[in-house]
Formats: sequence, structure tokens, C-alpha cells
Amino acid sequence: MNNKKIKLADLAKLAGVSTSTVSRALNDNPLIKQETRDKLQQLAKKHNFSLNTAASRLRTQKTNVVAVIINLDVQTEQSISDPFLLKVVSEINLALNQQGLELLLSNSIMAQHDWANYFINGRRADGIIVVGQGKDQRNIEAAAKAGIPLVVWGDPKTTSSYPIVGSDNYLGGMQATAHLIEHGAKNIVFLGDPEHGEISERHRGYAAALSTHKLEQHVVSIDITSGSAYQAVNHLLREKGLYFDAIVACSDMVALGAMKALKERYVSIPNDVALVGFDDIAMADISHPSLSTIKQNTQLAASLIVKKLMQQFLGEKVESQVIDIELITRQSSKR
Amino acid sequence: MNNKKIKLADLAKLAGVSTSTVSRALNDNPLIKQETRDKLQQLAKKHNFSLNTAASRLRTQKTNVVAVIINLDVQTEQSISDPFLLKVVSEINLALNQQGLELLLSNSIMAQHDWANYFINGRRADGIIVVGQGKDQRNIEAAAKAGIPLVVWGDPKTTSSYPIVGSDNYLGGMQATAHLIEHGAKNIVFLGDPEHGEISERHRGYAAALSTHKLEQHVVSIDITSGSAYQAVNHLLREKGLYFDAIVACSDMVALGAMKALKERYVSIPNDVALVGFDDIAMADISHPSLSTIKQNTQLAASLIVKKLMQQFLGEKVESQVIDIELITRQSSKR
DNA sequence: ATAAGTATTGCAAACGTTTGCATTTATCTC
DNA sequence: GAGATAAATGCAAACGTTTGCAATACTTAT
Repeated sequence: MNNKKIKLADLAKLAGVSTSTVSRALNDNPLIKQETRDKLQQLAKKHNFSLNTAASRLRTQKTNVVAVIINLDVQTEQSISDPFLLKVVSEINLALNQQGLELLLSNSIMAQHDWANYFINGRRADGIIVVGQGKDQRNIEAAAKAGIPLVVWGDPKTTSSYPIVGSDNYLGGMQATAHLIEHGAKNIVFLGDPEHGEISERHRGYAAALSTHKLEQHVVSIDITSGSAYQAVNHLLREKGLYFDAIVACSDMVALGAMKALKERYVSIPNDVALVGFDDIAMADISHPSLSTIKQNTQLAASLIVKKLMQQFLGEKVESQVIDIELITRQSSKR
Repeated sequence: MNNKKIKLADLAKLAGVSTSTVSRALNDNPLIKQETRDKLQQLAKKHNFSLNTAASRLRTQKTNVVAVIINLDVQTEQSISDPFLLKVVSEINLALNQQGLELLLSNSIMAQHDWANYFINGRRADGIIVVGQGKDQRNIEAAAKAGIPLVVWGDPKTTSSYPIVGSDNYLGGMQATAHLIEHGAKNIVFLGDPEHGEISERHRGYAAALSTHKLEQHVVSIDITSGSAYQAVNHLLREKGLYFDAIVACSDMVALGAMKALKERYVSIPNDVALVGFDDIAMADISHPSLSTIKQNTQLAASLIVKKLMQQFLGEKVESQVIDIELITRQSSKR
């Protein structure tokens, strides 16, 4: 619609002041008289002016951008199919925007492995948020070593040189298991990948709850997808029969996959097999029977993550932080 | 680890050449001798050098960034809970990265309404991808009018001044309905919001299929969430009884919500009520009974969207494009 | 009215690239 | 081996902000 891109100098000429004044006015610098500020801000609005971020980033050495990296192990489809990770990203996006920060979304492809270099030296972002610890923490370690602002969504109990925000996975695993035991379960299967960062803590909690009641572990190690869970449970029932009366699933998607296999073989839920998941995704409430689960407070987590990142911008040292979890009991575990 | 940020000039000094040479070498400019190029590229790698994107964006007036806007009507929770939208974003991210483009994720909060100004004039991005037409297209229209590179994921049959890529929603609605009719359904409910961009086309397809067979419409208008669907179907059964024998749901999440209500009241699926959804999210396959649905080819769509955007970067004019859909028949519709 | 102080504005350099053009170096032709 | 052409490199000016410091305008006290 308009002819060309308008710049600070043009505005200055229009208003009959210097570019410094316009710059300061638009940044609400109190050096400039309130009256002048108002006038210039209105002028800018009227002319649809927007600061050239490239120029101002170059000058200020700040981008106001945060890179969010979804940390996948391999090319398992977990990222695309698991609503939980994406929900976390969504919450982080909101939290960032509320602080006037923008979100650069990255998968591992672009940034290869040298995150510090690519994002920070390349002035693409001021800091990094990593969603998910994954199996391999070397990239994260390297980035942390390089001294760049970094926060990880993962298991906060993990000892690390960087701050981790996340749920109390150990407690969650324990509560889920204890809950099933209270309701009479004796043979409880853990369905998930105990090698995987957060999941291993959930498994530890499971093991702890069992040992308190002198029960035996039944660990079935699978990929963290509903598909693998479905296949695994099918296989279990076919080969070993119904030797268990409850399942602690490492995620809701896994629980739902297991549920399908059970239902197909007419195993009653929760009477024959009780079930607890982890995450509290939307489907947990919508599935039939509805799925008991450990709810993670993603909204709180997201705002804490952003807060801790901003503290690092200011040079402060920050610590890992545990977010409370909550057991949501629904039909799948009530007998 | 290293002392300070290294820049082009430092590399140049190290190699004993000019900055122009280094710049050209790193950009693989054939003006520079192959040998020199190799040497300088290796030097750069060795010193963990990364171009300052702020500077190069300022100079070249290009960002290599694309803003992706998830277009929500209001603050309905659709965004956060519907895995489909996020899957689309995920695919777009992949497609962009393959072209060396980065993805700036935005919800409506940041960009308020003046997208062209904020993203393009502000040099935050070279182009915009809008995911979802929503109910209100004014923002999109405004951006398109401003002549900025823009592609929309939505219903491509909509007449518009900007290119839209998306599934053949009309055909999808028709096929879903026809499929149910073939299997003997007589009273088919359409569950969704016929006011909403893409959904209205699905509704039109539904209506067309019905009229071919001289069947009557039963439209139940709801928000596009599983929760509303659950409530609506519950309400229907309570107030009007089982007056329908099939449902065409405007999305899988809606279908799954409906399914839960039906199962809770012991309505047999598919015998009493057959069901078809739309999207083919992961849960469609995992639900029990598994959900028949219209599959959207998000991967193809994403790569086309990116391609069309890049064509606009080159000044080419591009048209809307329809992506084929596919009816996936699963248990929920087989009698 | 003048000096000293304060509030407001302007000047000009810098941020780190890219690129048109000038310049140097290598290659070729006769 | 000189002159002409081609290949490779260097010079220096942008790109549009921000900001330390200098300069001006306005107050106030004497």
C-alpha cells in the first residue's frame, strides 16, 4: 500500500527532530520529554513504522529471541505424535510472548550439534530452552559449558551443570504405583523406557513403591509411543497371558496404546487390569474408560523456565526446580 | 570457553586476506578460488565461527526466517489441545528447515493485528505462513493487501486474494457422509461449527451427499473441541434420544469426544451409531474402536506451502492448491 | 541580569556484514 | 616477452539502529 519502507531517519525528518530523539522516544526513554514521546509514538503508529530489528539487534547485541529445541533421540516419531511435548512448547510460547520475547522453533536438523555457536554466536537468539532431556545429554552439556543462557525441561533431580525445570518424576512414579497398590494390585507392569531421562526417574519411583510393599518389578521396555505400547501389550498377552493386574505407563500416549490392546482382548479396565498414565493430555479425559494419570503443571513450568532464562540474561546463577505433580484418579484405576 | 566472540575481520586477519574474501568464501561464492574457499571454510569451522545474522540481515535485507502464525478465533483452547494443528506446524518446521529457513512461532498476542508491519517491516521475517483460516479473515486480508509473501493453510476453494493450501474439505465431507450412507446410515448428524472456514466446506460436502440420497440434514453446531462434542452428544441423547445412526465429526478430537459420550451410554459403535472423523491424528488409530477418518496429507501440504512461499520471495504469483484427501476406514464405521 | 544548575535534544561513531567497483595477479595469444 | 584477457582479491561504502558525550534550552537562585 505505502510506497517504500520508512525508517527512523524519515520519521525524524517528518517531526523535525533528530534520529536519536525518535529512537529514544520509541523506546520510552525518560530522557525525552513526555510530550515529545507521545507525539513521536503517535507519529510512528500513524505511519505504520516498525523498527528494523536487524539493525537494532546489530547495535544492541541483543535479539529478544529464544530458541526452543525439541530434543529428540533419533527419528522416532515421538515429536510429531505426542501431544504432550507440543503442549509444553505451546505454553512456553505463551510465557515468552508475555515477556516480549520471541520463539525460534528448532528441531535438531538445523542446529546440528553446536547449539552455542549456531544460536548464540550467530546472534539468532539470546538463550536456549531445551524441551526434553532425551537419552543423550552431550549437546546440552556442551552448550552449558559454553556458558550460554540455557534452561531444560526435564527431570530436575538429575545432577547437571545447567538448570532443569520439570515435574517430580520420581514422586509421580511412586504415587501412581502406590495408588494402584492401594486398590489391590499385586502384579504391576511398568511400561516405558527406563533408559530415558525423565522416564528412568518414574521407573525408580515405581520400584520404590513396590519394594515398600514387597512386590516384584515387571518392567517392559518399549519406545515411548502408543504404537509400541499397543504391540508390546498384545505380545505380552499372547505369549505370557494375563500375568499382571495393573500397568504404570510412562506417558498417557503409552497408556492409551496399552488400553487399546487390552480392550481388543476383552480385558476389563479397571477390573482385570488397572491403569495409570503420565502427563494428563486432553485424551486422558476423553478416552473410555477415562485414564487416571499424573498431571504435570506445564503452565507453571513454562513460566518458571522463562523466568530462569531471563535471570541468566542478567547474569544470575539459577538452580533446577521441581514442579509439583498431581494424581488425577479417573475410571481406569477405580475398582 | 573461548575468550570473546570472533568476527569476520578476525578470521580475515588470521588468514591474511580481506574480509570480503572471507565473506565470499563462506558464502561459497565462485569468485573465490576453490582452494581459498576450502581453506577459509575450514578455518571458520576450526574457530567455531558463525556469521552474525543481525549484521548480515541488515546488509542483505533478508532474514531467512518465516513467521508461522497459529490463527485462533478467540481464546478457545483449540490450539493447545488439538494435536492436528500442532502436527501441521511440526511438518512446516521440517519443510522450512530443509530449505534453510527458520521458523518464528507466533500466536496472535505478539503480532496483534498488523502482521505485515510487525513481521515484514520490522525485518523479523521474510514471509508469513498462517495456519488455519479461523472465522475472521480480516488480518489475513490486510496482510495480503500489503503485498507481503503469505501462504495460508486452510480451505483452498475459498476465493481469496492470497494462496491457500489445504485439503479438499468439501470432498472429504462428502466422502465421509457417502461412506456412512453406503453402510446403511439414514440419520446422519454433522457435528461441528459450520461457520468456521474449513469446517463449513466439510459441512457443504455432507449436505451434498445427503441430498443425493434424499436424506435430511441434522446439524449440531458446537465448538471444535472434544469437550464440547462430549457434552453435546450427551445432551442430545438425554433430550432427544437416539434419533441418529451415524455422525460425521468435523475433526477427530470432536469424534473422540462424541465417542466417549456414546460409549458411556452403551450405544454400540459402529452398530448403533457409526462414526467418521477428520484429520487422522494418532489417536484415531489408537482409540477403541478405532476411528474411521478423512486423512489429510500434512507432509505434502507443508512442503507445498513452503514452496509457494519461496516462489513469492522470487516475485512469482502463486495460486491456491488442493491436496487430495483419503478416506481411512477403521472399526468405527464398519458394520 | 547573570551564573549555575537541570532538563532536553543533537552529533557522530559504532555494531559486523555484503557487494559494486577498482585493483592486483595469473593466464593466454601471437 | 609484451599486450590483452581472465581470474582472484581488496577497498570502502553502505544497511538502520543505539548511545556516550557535547550542546542547547529552560529554570532557578542570587
